[in-house]
Amino acid sequence: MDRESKVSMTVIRRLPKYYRYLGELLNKGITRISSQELSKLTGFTASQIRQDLNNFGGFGQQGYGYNVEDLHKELGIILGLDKMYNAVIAGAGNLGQAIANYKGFEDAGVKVLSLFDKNPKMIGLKIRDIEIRDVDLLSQFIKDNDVEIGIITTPKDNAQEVADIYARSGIKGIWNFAPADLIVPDDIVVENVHLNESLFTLSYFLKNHPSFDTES
Amino acid sequence: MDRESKVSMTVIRRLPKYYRYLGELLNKGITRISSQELSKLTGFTASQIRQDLNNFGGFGQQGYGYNVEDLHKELGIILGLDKMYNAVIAGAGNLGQAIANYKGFEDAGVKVLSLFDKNPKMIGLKIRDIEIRDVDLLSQFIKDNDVEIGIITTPKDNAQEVADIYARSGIKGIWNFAPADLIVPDDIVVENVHLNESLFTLSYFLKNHPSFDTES
DNA sequence: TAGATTGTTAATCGATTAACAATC
DNA sequence: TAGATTGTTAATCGATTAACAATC
Repeated sequence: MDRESKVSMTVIRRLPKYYRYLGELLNKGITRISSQELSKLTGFTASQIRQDLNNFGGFGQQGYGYNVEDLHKELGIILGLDKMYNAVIAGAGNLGQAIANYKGFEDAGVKVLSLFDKNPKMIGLKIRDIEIRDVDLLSQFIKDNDVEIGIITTPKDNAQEVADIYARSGIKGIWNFAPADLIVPDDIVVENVHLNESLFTLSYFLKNHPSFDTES
Repeated sequence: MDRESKVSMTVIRRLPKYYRYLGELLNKGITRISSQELSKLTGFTASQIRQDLNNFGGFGQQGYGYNVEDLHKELGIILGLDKMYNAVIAGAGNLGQAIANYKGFEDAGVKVLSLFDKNPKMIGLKIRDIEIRDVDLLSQFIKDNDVEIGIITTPKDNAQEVADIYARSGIKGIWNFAPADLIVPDDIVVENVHLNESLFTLSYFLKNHPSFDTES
C-alpha cells in the first residue's frame, strides 16, 4: 500500500502558522472562522488555505466556515503536537543554553532531558534543572532514555560528528543550528535553523532595499 | 527608471548556501568549480545554479566553470556582506544573550552595539562587552548611533511594540525571533526566525516519518 | 583544434489562483 | 428558503529542468 498521499513541503511549512493563529483566536473566544478571515490574518489566500486544509480532510462546513477549536485540535494532531518526545542538546554554549530554556518546547510536547558538551568546565553544571553531561556519555544516554530528538548547537566543525553519534544511537529527528548540511541516513529527519543564511538574506534586502516584506 | 529586474525570493534564499560552500572551497585552496560540482555540494541542480547566478551576471566562463575566489567575492557583494551595519537587540533574555554572542555577525558585517531590556535587574549588566540598557533609551540610542538593524528577542507579546519603536526610530531592517508576524511600514525589511514553526515542522515529519530529508 | 561548460531558450513540472457547483 | 462558504476542478502563473548553441 502507498504511503499516505504525499503532501508538499510548502504546504507543511504553512501549517504551523495556521495553528498559531487558530490558537490566538481560541484564546480570544472566537468559535468560527472562514477561509477569507483566516486569509486576512495569515496573508495566504483563502483559496490556498482551503486547498492546504483539504490535503488532510474536509474540516470545514459550507456556509459556515471552520470551527476554530476543532481545526486547532486537528492541526495539532497533524503536526504531531499530541505526542511526547524526549530530546537532548549537543553543545552547551550560549545557543545551546538558550535553546534549553526555550519555552516553545512545551507546545510541541518536547522535553529536553540533558545537555552535552566536551568542555570539562561545563560538565556537571545545570541550566535550570537540566544537567550538562560529558559528550562521551551521549550515545548511551540516548539509548537508555528513549531519546528521539537530537539538537545540535555545537560549532560547525563538530556538527557532523554529533550527527553521526545521533544516527548510530537511534535518534529519529535532528534539529540542527550549526551552519552545515548534515549527512544522515534516509530515515532520519533533519530540520535546519541556519541563522547565518537568515542574516545574509536580511543583509541582501537591506542593501537592495525593496518595498516589500520578506515574510517567513 | 525601473528597480533592478526583480529576483525572486526563492533564488535569493539559495545565495547564502552558494556563498558558504564557495567559502569552504576557498579555504581548501580550490580555484575553480563547475556548476555540476557545485550541484553535488549544494544539492541544487547544475541548471538551477547557472540560472540563479545569471540573475546577477555572467560570472562563469564556457569550458572552464567559475573562479571560486571571484564568485565568492561577487556573491558577498550581492548579499551586502561588504557593508557594515550597526545593530541593537531588544530583549536580553537567554535568546537575546545567545544572539549577542553569535559569531555569524562578523561574516555579515553586523555589529551589535547594545542590548535593551525592561527588567531593572538586567540593566547595566554586560554580555561580553555589550551593555544592557533600559528599553526607554532604545529610540534615542538608535538615532544617536546610526543603527540600521533591530533584533527582536522579546516575548511574543512585546514584539509588535518593539517593532513600532524600531520603525519610528529609523531602523531599516528587523531580525525577528518572536513568534509573531510584525506589522511595519513597507520600506522596512523583516526577516523572521520562527523557531516554533521550525520545531513544529520537525514534529510533523517525526510523526509522519518519511524517507526524505526536510532540507533547509 | 577538440573538449568542456557556460548562458539562455524551450519544455516540463508544481504551486497558486480563480471559478463554481455542492451543500450547510 | 436564501445566503454563505466550502471542497474541488480548471486556468494561470512561476519555478525547475532539459537541451543546446555559443564560446572559452
